[in-house]
Amino acid sequence: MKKTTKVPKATITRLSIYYRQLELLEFDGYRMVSSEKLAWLCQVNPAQVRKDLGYFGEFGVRGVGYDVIDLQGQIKKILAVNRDWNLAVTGIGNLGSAFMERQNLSWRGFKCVAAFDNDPRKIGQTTPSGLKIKDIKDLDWVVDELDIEIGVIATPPSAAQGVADLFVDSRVNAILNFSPTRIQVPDCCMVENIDFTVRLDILTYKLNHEIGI
Amino acid sequence: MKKTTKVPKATITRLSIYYRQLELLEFDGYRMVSSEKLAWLCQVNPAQVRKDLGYFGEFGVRGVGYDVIDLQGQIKKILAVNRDWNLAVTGIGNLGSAFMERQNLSWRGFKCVAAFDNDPRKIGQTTPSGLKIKDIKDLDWVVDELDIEIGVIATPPSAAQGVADLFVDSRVNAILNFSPTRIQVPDCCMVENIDFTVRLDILTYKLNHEIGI
DNA sequence: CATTGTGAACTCATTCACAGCG
DNA sequence: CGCTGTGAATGAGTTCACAATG
Repeated sequence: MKKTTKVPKATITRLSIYYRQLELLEFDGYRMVSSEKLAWLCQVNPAQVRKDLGYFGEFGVRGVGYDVIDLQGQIKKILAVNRDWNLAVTGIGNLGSAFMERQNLSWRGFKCVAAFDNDPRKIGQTTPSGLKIKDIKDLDWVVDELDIEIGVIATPPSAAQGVADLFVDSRVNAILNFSPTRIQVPDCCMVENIDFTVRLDILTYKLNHEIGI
Repeated sequence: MKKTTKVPKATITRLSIYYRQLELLEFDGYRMVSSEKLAWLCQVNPAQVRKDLGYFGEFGVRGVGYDVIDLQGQIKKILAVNRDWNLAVTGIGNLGSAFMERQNLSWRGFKCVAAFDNDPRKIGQTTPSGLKIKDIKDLDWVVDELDIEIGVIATPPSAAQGVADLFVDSRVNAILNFSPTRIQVPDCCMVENIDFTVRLDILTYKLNHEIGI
């Protein structure tokens, strides 16, 4: 592997997208793929694909292309998804439940191993996937016991910051935040926000300007 | 309003985030806010806030800052969210249902006015919000009848492209796509993808590189 | 006189163009 | 010969620094 120059954030996002397309290509029976084809599928420039991969090594064969299976493996290693990750979901409302039931996540290695809420009526109940909903107050020791490394916030906005603080105190250094509230965390903790309204706002802006930015 | 130079995509995203913080500031009783404070709340650089707003006009008062209420109004106009938008949701599984029940969306003006599925067992049923689930085959005329301008894809990945095609044929030019499959649409149609696994992959990458990119 | 608005400087990201190589 | 890998060129986006001003 080569010297790690600074990798653009967007490269990581694209690697994840490449990976998904490689899965589909494999499913369709392809053994090799060129940067041009992969780029077309992912709606980017072929040079972009090669440059993105180039940050991490030389995975292709000149004159031929990339091995579909091998490249999957390489990207899994880069993204560190060549193993399972344990997640805790907080806020077992519609969204939290929907998140836990996603087929996708589990076989990609993202295991929802704990569910939390603060509503006494929910605590103790069992989710469709067989998880007993726990009191948010127990987050600390459950995280420790079950080796949870990623926290998911699917609570109402008003509870989001509090839950984030709990995660931080429990040494969970990665948070997927579905609440529309930006949460404040120390530098050691990474946050990815998924805010539906932001994405809808982008669509309305574009619609109104009749332009695909 | 000033000459429209090219507006960065990221500016639009941030405007949406500024807007959200302005709502919170208003709720907390603030009347004015400086670019410095707003920037801190949104975790960006103060110059960034001023530059972003500068693309669209002069909304502040030198020496004082921005009027919290007025700036909300200005951003709503820019994002074209100073009116309601009708949405159609396809795929009434866990995620589709969760999406429709979000408080947030409705009072921000995003109205889910139609729900579609292809499962005969679901068609005809009523959602908690009182919508009768329609057959996906009726999408075309329902879109027309109800003035739907934004389509939401919450179907399984295998159905995503087909539904996207239906939306495009029905002249829906904006799609919010929750499926992990990249959909192909003509240029006239805007797509925003919300892919949970991509965001989780970013988190695992960062965790593994022990660095907040 | 504190804070905005903005050209200029800078940093980061993408694309080009071609050398390198199976 | 075809496609990858990559330095160099271009382009986009962010931050600086300060003039403008209510």
